[in-house]
Amino acid sequence: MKPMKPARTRFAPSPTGFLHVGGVRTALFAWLVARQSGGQFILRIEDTDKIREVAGSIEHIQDSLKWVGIKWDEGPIKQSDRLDIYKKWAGKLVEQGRAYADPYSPKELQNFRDQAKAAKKPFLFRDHRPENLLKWDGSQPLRFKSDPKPYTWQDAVMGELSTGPEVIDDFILMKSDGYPTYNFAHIVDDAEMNITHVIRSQEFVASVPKYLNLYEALGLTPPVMAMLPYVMAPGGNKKLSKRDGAKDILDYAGEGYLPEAMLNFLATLGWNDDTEQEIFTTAELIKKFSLKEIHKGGAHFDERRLEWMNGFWIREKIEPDDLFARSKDFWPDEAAGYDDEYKKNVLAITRERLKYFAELPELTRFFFTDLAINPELISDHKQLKKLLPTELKELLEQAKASLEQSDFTVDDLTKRLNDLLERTGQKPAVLFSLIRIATTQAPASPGLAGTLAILGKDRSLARIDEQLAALR
RNA sequence: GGCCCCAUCGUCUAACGGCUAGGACACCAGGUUUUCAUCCUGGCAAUAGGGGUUCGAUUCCCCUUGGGGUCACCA
Repeated sequence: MKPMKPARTRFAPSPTGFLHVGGVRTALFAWLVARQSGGQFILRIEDTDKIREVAGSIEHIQDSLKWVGIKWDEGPIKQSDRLDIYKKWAGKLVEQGRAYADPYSPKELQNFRDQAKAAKKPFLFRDHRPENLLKWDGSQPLRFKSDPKPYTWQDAVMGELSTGPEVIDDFILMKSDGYPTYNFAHIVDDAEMNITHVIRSQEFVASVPKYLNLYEALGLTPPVMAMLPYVMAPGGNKKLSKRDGAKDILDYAGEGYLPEAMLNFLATLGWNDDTEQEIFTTAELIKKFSLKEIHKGGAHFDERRLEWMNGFWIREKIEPDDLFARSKDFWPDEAAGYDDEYKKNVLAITRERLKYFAELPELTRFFFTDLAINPELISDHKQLKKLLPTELKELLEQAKASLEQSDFTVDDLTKRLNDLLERTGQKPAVLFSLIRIATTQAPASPGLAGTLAILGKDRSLARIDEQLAALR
């Protein structure tokens, strides 16, 4: 293992709503870098746009991170609580002659933009004529006086990146409402918080030269930059977004996904460790993750793969008692009166067909409730519909007679069911289906012997009687 | 439009410049004493195109094409 300096990373969402899988993946990667180096992970809230802020999102974001198990060491730190800090830094730039009050009105600027667009040229603002460099009184937007030049820099994910001087312009540092822009605030904060790795989504690549220019003006050494490829919406080439129906990460919590599986899935969206391994525990991720191995291209979000992975975690990676503890909120209402032992048995026999806990009610309801006879299960059954009601009745009577003698252990039931097969000369597709339908009234259920054993003798025989009565 | 970035099965991905381009999801078929599922076996399916460099390119270089990002008093 190579020695690693403790990294300080941050996740800096704006409180404009919920977090979807793309946002959580960004947080995850930043968190992994901090954890694997023994450093700190900071949660910072970028709430400098009061208009777009959505009430309650800060709590919601924290709940989301907590659910997946991403714990922050510092924060949440709100930028809106730090306005005097940005003002102080802005003042320094003004003193140095590296910032000036915007000489134009919003309307005039919009005009410039429209002209640039009509001429199919990029809009750049960097007119340093003396009459433009106005004194700032704090009530106007404050612009950075840029020093356009070419840059070449190393990105931890993208590798070497470079641009010419033409991409740098005099961007706004402070808005007229007294709040800083993202472009300014994040640089001040990252410096003040001693952030070592800025890990964020790829849309910021184009702005990095401007940031580099500002770092220079501020006399700061830039942190390591790591630009993450997008998580793409399924079926398209656009990045996943709330507008395209990206779900709140907490919706997955509500559907009974496991946070470990979610993390495993997100980590392998755009990253792998150069092997064919695809199941990673969180501890393995902390150990093996590396920014260098992140792909440069976007990765599509495939919910079917998430489902498969969650099912895999449910049946292979979680201990039965732990799994049961996590299933608590998902049982059907009818299960309320049943004790934990009974439910544990039901879960044990059901887990292999469970992809997420929200499926629990439909998969297990017949273990808990009284059943209404559904004649279609027999009339629609490929094999059973060929038999006369009297034949079905005769078969069920035989089954009942044998089961009445059983102690209803799985072993004994299995043995009796096999004997019955021989004695009646029936195919399992007929005999077992009939008993299964009689005792569960469900189109699908777990293995017959195991199901009967959980149902118990009284209830199983009672259901067979009900089915017999219905076959008249 | 300028600038920047990206490109292996439908999807997630593997392949010191060197086997018939591998695995997984999904899908299809078969098997395991019923159903659904699990599990096992098999199948379908990719290096965007064109030039180089090389004994040999998925891999390195160039061009084309395609896709994406960005050009806000949003982050």
